[in-house]
Amino acid sequence: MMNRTVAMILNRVADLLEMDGADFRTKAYRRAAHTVEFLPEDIEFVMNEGRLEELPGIGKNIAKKIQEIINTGSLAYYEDLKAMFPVDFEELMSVEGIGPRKIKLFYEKLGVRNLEDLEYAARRHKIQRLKGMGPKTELLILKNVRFARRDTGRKLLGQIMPLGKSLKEEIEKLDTVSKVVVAGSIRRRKETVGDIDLLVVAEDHESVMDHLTGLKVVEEVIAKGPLKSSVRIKGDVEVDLKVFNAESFGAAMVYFTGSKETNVELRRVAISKGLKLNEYGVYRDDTLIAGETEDEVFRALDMDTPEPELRENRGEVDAALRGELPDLVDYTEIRGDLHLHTNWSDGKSKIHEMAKKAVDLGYEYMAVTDHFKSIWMDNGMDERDLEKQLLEIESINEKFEDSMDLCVFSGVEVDIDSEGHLNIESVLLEEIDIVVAALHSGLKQNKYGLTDRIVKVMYNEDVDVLAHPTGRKILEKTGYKLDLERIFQAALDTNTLLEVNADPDRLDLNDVIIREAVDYGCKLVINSNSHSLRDMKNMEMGVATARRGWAESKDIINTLPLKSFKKSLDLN
DNA sequence: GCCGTTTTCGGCCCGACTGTTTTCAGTCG
Repeated sequence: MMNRTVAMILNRVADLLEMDGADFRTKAYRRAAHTVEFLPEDIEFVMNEGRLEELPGIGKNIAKKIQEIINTGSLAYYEDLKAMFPVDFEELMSVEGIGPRKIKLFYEKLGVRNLEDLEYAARRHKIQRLKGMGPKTELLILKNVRFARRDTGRKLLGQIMPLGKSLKEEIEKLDTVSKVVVAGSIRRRKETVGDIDLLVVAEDHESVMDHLTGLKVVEEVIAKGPLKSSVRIKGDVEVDLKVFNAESFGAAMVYFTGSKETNVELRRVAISKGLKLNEYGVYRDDTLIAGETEDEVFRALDMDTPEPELRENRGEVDAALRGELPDLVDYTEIRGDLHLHTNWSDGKSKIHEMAKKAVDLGYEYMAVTDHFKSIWMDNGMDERDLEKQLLEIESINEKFEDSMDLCVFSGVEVDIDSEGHLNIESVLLEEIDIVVAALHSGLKQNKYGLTDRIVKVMYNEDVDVLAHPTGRKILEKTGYKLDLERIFQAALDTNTLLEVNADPDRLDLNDVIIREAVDYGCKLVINSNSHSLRDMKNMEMGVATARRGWAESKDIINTLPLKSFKKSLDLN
């Protein structure tokens, strides 16, 4: 699929146009890039069917440019712009406080092309001599160039969410504060998070700001005003806090939950209805008509309230206007976990400990799926271990049959070998309830080879689950290239479940692919892939990801009660 | 450059904070 390349080039064009201050053309290219990036179908296919101009934000001009990119792999217009401003735009933009206009100024007046040039210019005090710049800007640049080098970019949701929670509790301690909410990408449960957004209702604004900037974890105060403050806390995480009155809080939640793209869309909707939307409320002729709750705000716009996880401007605004939002799978609907590692392989806990935790989490069933031995897994089980483990599971089921209300299924996680076979004797699998297959080695094959292996193993009738299907590690590796459509089709043909792995490092499948899979009609299973008791609560991250992929409970097999679950997998 | 249930032309999301100004531009979210 060329989608990513096309979106990337359109975005770069927007970057370069932005330096020229071409405001509206920039926005047009950004919008088109966003459309292509999250298009659920192949852009080349859309082009061949002559439907490019039907896509939102794509008109005659950009359609032509997309054709050129697909046909030639590049875009002359982009190359011309690059020649005009030969700067490392992305690198320079990563310096906080530096935007397109300053990049242009520094390039034209000082020949700055990258971070190194910028730092040199600042050190030699060349910046402060430019019109509109001063010594403070120069100091800011020197400081923030260092931060840009330290790569203080986005961090894992699983890492930041607890921080947000503890800050919320810290602010709540103040008497003057009546409400605190963590908004932003954390509330949308985006897999990576750039900062923490706190929204506060309080009578005395000043004391809230003083409290925040005085917290022990705060390393630097970036900005401090009566309504809004920003600080950097330990671990290079930026925290923004804004104070609102109660009658505006719902509008503030909408606004600061975002995403930015969704906000733009919502304001368009407001304008089309003769209204104005900002973070303080919905206005008709400067009169506040809604703002206290989110529902009230969306109602004033004559639309349903999209769940925060949907707010990425991927069609949810339209769906909400038509009253056709999906009925997302709920966090409380998960009844089992089918991917758990115990101390029989590389896990830390015993089976009965994990079983107890499963009961605590309200599950009706779980599957023990330790690794089977393989080249890369030293402490995987062998045949004899597997037999012994089966006996242990049996005795746990007997022992807890009445008291625990939990069914422990036997299982195993097996490697897919280089030929697309399972790395285990098939006779062993006959006694096992849940077989989880996964790629762990031989990953250097091309897209077709890897897809062949996976599809072949899906046709093995012992296999129930394809685990972490794309093998990605967030912020580390992108995962292997696969022909997803073939995998979806194989999943349909063979009733193989595609896993949504809830490990915060993986979240694999991701939200975008989940949506494609669900549209295709595939069934999913959300698994924690736990290696310890603590990991088991990661299930929440998997559910969040499924929700971001528009999945409903009917798409998720482990929302089924035990009886129907067993039936759907042909288990006794 | 795109778009239309007021429009095929004239709009295009909006406000807070900072630094450099003396009324505003740039950046951020």
